[in-house]
Amino acid sequence: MNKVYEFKEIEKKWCNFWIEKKIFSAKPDKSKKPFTIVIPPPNITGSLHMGHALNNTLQDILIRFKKLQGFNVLWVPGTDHGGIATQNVVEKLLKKEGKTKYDLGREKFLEKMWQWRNETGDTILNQLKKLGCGLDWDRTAFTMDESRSKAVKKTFIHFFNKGLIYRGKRLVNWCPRCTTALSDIEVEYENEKSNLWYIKYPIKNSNDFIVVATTRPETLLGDSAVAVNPDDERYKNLVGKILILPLVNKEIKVVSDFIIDKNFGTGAVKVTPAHDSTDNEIAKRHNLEIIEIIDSDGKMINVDGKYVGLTVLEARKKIAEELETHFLEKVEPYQHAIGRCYRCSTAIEPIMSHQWFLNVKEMSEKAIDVANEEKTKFYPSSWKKPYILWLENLRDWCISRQIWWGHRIPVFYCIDDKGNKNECPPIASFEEPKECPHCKGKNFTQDEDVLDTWFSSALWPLSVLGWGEDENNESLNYFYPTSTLATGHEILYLWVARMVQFGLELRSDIPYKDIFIHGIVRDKHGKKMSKSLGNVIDPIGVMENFGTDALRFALAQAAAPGRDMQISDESFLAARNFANKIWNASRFIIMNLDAIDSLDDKFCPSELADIWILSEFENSSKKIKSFYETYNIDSAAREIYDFFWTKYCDWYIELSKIRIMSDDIKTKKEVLSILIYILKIFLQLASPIMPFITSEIWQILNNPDCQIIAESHFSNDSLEFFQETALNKMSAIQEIISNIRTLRSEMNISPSVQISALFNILDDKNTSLVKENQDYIKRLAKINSIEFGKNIERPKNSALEVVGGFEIFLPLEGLIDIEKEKLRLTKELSNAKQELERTTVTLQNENFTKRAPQSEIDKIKARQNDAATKIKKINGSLNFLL
RNA sequence: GGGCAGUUAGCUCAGCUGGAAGAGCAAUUCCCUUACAAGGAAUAGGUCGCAGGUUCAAUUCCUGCACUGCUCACCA
Repeated sequence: MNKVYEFKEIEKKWCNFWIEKKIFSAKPDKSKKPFTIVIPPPNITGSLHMGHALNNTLQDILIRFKKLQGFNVLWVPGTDHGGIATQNVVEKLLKKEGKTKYDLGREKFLEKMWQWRNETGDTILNQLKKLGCGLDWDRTAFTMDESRSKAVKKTFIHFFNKGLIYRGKRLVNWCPRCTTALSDIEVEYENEKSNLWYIKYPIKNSNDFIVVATTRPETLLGDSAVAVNPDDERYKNLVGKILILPLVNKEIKVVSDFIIDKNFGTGAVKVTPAHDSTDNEIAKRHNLEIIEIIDSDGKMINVDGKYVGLTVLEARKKIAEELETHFLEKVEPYQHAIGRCYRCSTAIEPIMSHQWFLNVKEMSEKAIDVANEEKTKFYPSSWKKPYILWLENLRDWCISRQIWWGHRIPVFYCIDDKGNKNECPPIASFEEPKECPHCKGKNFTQDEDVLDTWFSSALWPLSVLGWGEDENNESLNYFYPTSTLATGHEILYLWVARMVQFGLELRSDIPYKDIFIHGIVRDKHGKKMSKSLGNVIDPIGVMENFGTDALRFALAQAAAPGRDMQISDESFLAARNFANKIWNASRFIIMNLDAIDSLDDKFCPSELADIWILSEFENSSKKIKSFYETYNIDSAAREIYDFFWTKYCDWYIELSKIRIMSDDIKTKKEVLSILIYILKIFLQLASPIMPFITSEIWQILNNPDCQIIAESHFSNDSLEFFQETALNKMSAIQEIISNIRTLRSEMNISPSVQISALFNILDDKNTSLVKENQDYIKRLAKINSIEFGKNIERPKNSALEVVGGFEIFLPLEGLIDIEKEKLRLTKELSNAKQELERTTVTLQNENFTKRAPQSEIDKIKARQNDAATKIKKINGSLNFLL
């Protein structure tokens, strides 16, 4: 074995092995419990970023852990076609050639899309392989492949026939750049600086006027009323009066509506029903005219000729100028939220448009119920409330998009010979109908729109298990509902909530039992990683520089449930060092193993150190397992690190060397058996997070030919070595050792110099323990001989420490600096005096002694005692030195 | 405006069923000791955001406040 863990070759080897041997392919097996995860399908446009690396590392950890527990695990891979986002990417490529999608036409453009997807769509899946993900690659799915397409059509038809899907002209969020409608959650609001224009609306037959405040003067052209709050005294007399719309000279009414806030602006609001959702609702309540003035390309229409064709911003400028002379009271700078397209950041225009909608009311209620009943549980639970609140306020989902890349809406219209639509009801169907049931017509045209990409995503847990083709297939019946969904919170509404709705509607069952929500990866300054900020850390680069296990460990360790994490090269470096530590500790054991012929499976812990490390390990492994179970992956990683480094390596391996170096083969074998026993289980426990290095060492330890840690199971045998007293005994020894080490260090005794020690027994509580285990002290504190005794006089030129019932003298003839020792002892004396003071005050407090539990009182008493002893001894010693 | 997090050592974060403040990185000192210098030993550094309350005891529980971040929302 190399002195340094060389990860590159080893990682490549295991990646290939897991895939070629199909270690993670899963078949239904009734004799085992399933554990299922479906991957949040990455978009085919993407390559692996830190967010993917985190998300998939966490899933892989769960999968590998459950596999060790004996579950029949399935993790389904796949990618998402990514609707608008992907189309935009290909459109940009076309633009470089100086072309638009219209130059190609729908069919040719789609060919281009498919070609692009076939060339680059698998990039990210290959990167997941490199990350070590235990996915069942034979089940790789794509949201637009045949099976998934069937599922989408089937679902649409189901909703359509149930009357839940309908088409209508409604006010929708429109992206003029993508030229498509968006759903409410696809709009991102950002605060921006703008103005608030105060415009005078003259009252008919009067010299008076009402002033309205608006951020959008250009929409004045589409106003059909001015609204005020019914309780607003200022305007009470004006409700019902007629106003003259400036510039347009049209008559509009003053209406009263509860939604108006008296305290904002002037308390009077212009109502533009065709281009504002609040105004649209007011219009419904007051039966107002809806006047469309903005077109689907974001330009003015349908109004006075001089504005037609202007963009919204041009019109705003022009109208503001025209208002200035007679109608503008004032303009104030104002900051407010502007909706932008989540795919291209263009300002959203609310416009009236024919779209398909899905009524989600009933599904939402069911989705709320399963969360309330904890059939689906959130980890951390704090996400439950936002989830429920969102569902409670949900409006119908606009599911149609005016783009080409996606699932075309499976609705067919009966047409006449000239291609005009007949009056017949549209038909939802898998294929083009043969005959119209209404008019017996034979010609049809399919709806032009495609479905929101999130519509197919909402079906993901069902569709990847073959629901589209067969609702009763074995995989679906066995693996559904899935066990856990692991995802970041940014798609809780876009995706997670909708899968619950669809699962309950289509299969009457939740899609997953647990929802594990992790945070977002940020840079070391807490900033979100983004290309524009240039602070992106490429996970592939990290894998190459530090190793994949290091990347995974760093991510795991940072992944506190529900919290964002800051990560940098330092995190990866620490993780790489840990991997190297595991490597070297194992190397040490394996080297010693090579020197003996065979090892017994069973062993009998004979020494304090053995029982101690086995007890510590039992504690740690219980903790680690329970952390994995409860999605506290960060805690699991920390416990793995702490146990291995500070307990196993720093103490136990060091102590084991006493016996490993011994000539007695039996002694040697015994301690090696324990080292190996712990190492093996430790490797299992660490393998979900660090699968590569643990696989490699496991194989070396067991059998170079065939032993696979990923296919091993946790042993059920409880060896029950645990002894509480061993923990206490060992910590007494450790305390003595570290005190001597400190003493040596402060006296500048070189670590390579062996010295002798005198242990003056002050209290017999630890005498036999320390005598029995004095070799530990000798070894770890570099002491060549210890003399025990009562009433040992302090030798000249020695350093002193009072600890654990002993007065320890280190004779340092020729090594000691008397002044330094005085200084040190004075400091210790002062500490001890403070301690005595504190404990004495506490014990004098009757409230404490009366009410505190006895164990607490005993502890304080013991501390008081120790302090008193220490003071006495140090005082004596100081006098001695003077 | 509503909701949710967070505020602990220079940095990144643990700890919180209430009983003497922890890790990693960075810093300082010493050491290439026969697994590991990607290492070992030791040191220094914190009135645990602020103010109250409950308690014998509060970083930990309660209340209020401040600041930071996220998120939702019809303030034109």
